[in-house]
Amino acid sequence: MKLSKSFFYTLRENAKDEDSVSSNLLVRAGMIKKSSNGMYMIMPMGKKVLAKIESIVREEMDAKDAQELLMPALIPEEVYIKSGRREVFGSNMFTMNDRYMKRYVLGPTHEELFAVAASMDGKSYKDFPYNLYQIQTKFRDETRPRYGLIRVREFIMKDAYTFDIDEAGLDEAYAKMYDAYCRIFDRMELEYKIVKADTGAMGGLLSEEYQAISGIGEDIVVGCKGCDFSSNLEITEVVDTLQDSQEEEVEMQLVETPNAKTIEEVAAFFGKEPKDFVKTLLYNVDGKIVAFCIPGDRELNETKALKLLKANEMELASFEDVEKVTHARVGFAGPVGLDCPVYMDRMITHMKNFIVGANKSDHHYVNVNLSNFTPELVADLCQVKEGDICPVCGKPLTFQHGIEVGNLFKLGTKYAQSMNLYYTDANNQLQPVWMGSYGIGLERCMAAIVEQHHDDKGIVWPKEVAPFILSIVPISLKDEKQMEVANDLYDYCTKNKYSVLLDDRNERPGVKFKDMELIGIPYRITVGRKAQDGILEFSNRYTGEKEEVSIDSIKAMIDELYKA
RNA sequence: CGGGACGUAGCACAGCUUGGUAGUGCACUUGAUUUGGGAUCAAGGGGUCGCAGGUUCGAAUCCUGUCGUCCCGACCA
Repeated sequence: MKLSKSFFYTLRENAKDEDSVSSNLLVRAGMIKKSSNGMYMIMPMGKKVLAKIESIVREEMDAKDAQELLMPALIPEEVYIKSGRREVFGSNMFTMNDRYMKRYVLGPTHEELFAVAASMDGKSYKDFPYNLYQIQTKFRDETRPRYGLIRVREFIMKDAYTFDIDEAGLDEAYAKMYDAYCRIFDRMELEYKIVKADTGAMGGLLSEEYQAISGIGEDIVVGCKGCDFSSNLEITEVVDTLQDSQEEEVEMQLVETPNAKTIEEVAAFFGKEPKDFVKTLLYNVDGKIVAFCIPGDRELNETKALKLLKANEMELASFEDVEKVTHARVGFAGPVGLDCPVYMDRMITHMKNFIVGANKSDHHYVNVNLSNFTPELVADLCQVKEGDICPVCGKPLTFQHGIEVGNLFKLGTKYAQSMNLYYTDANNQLQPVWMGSYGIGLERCMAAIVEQHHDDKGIVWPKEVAPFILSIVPISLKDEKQMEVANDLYDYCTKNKYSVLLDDRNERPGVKFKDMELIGIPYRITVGRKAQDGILEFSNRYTGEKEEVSIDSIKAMIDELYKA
């Protein structure tokens, strides 16, 4: 591509409304442009990168015998009602009416439609297995789009779905996708971890996520110092290491605690530590008010709570609801005499004589014991903390932030049953199909790569995703020799179908160098004043090294660049 | 959805307190001098100051409403 004939621009300053390294660099490099909150235009230079990412994905999917197809993004709402996911997605789904007031949604993910596509009469067990995928736009009405391409409301996803006759088949299909994903993210040169995760809105038997390690990642990847355990924070089990308290149980007492509402304030009042308390958190779970009791030095894990209650949504209860069940001002909730179900963390079973809110303004109970109240259920409800012990080997856990760039789901027969996807087995009996689903967010990969591959000069694209592998920069357009050499090299590359950028703009050298560095082209050949003596300069964006190379040997060198 | 801030040229901003008809830097156009690390000089072009209403002789400026954007929180596949 010749820059003088291209739509190309770069910006010298960061954008005011971008909040991450990757979005600022991508905007400044002229690769993306914000069109609205959580929506981006992918500009030509960015489209080049996206196309490279897409082709990596296609190659690895095709290598596993997956077949590409294309689904509509506009889907009748009834499809999601049928699977039961209309409610699950709730307001995260964009919806609209057509002119006849029929309801539609913009697809947030396509399990249902793929199941519909795959279901037809006359499917025999002999027709399985198969794997279908698409690269297509998804829509999710996120509450808070953030970090440029990392959390957006419209994005391109590669979503694949496997269809098998039994669990063993699904396991095999899943393993193939696992392998394909490793190859895909390796080729993008992402540093990532594979973690066990919540199956969330997908449902199903198992979920694993590919988390690109990055400080701005919105997920916490839990790892272990001693073994290869890895898990998303949201599902990581808290290993219960508390010893049974040896204290004598003392009778419960009501104590006035004026102006002490937070755990810290109450702890200071009693001269105790947060761990001597039991916190009672009131939540609105699918419209019902319930209480969760956890040790005072812990946080509630909402994913675990939702799973325990088999619920879709939960939020902290409103002030009015709190007052209704506690008959007190906010800040004095406790499990004793509370007008709603109480779910208790199992670590509390080891505690004795703890302190709780008294459900009376400005009062707490001290010396509370399990005999003083009756929880509905006792379970693991807490968030793990860094340094907690590993459920597998007992060594301390470590935390890293991760960007979820891909995920795998073993769905089982859930969608087959709701969407009527059956096959005929060898005994002429109808059986549900076992499905798996597998997603990769392509723009999110692009952003994650930039988060991991940049320096103070700009983006440093890994070779396989760079918009161009090589740039050719003639210093002076007026110098005939320089232009002749530059054009000759450019023609050589295009003839060989090498991805190459010729910066033939009439700009000063510094401008061209800065731009090539900002947009992250891995290699550069500078054609300068020594060209007439047969000498060019070759620079490497990865190492920052520059070397002088003779014109005679440059083509062999270029061939070498494109070989791997 | 709650709290906060901000909308002025393609980008980043000043001007607003104390109303008088819009400015700076980058980018852009033309010319000249430059040409190995974001050049210099000169001359230019581009804005119904987010939108609507109100106050006023007069509104970018004050008031009300509205839309949008960002931050923190909530939420999140």
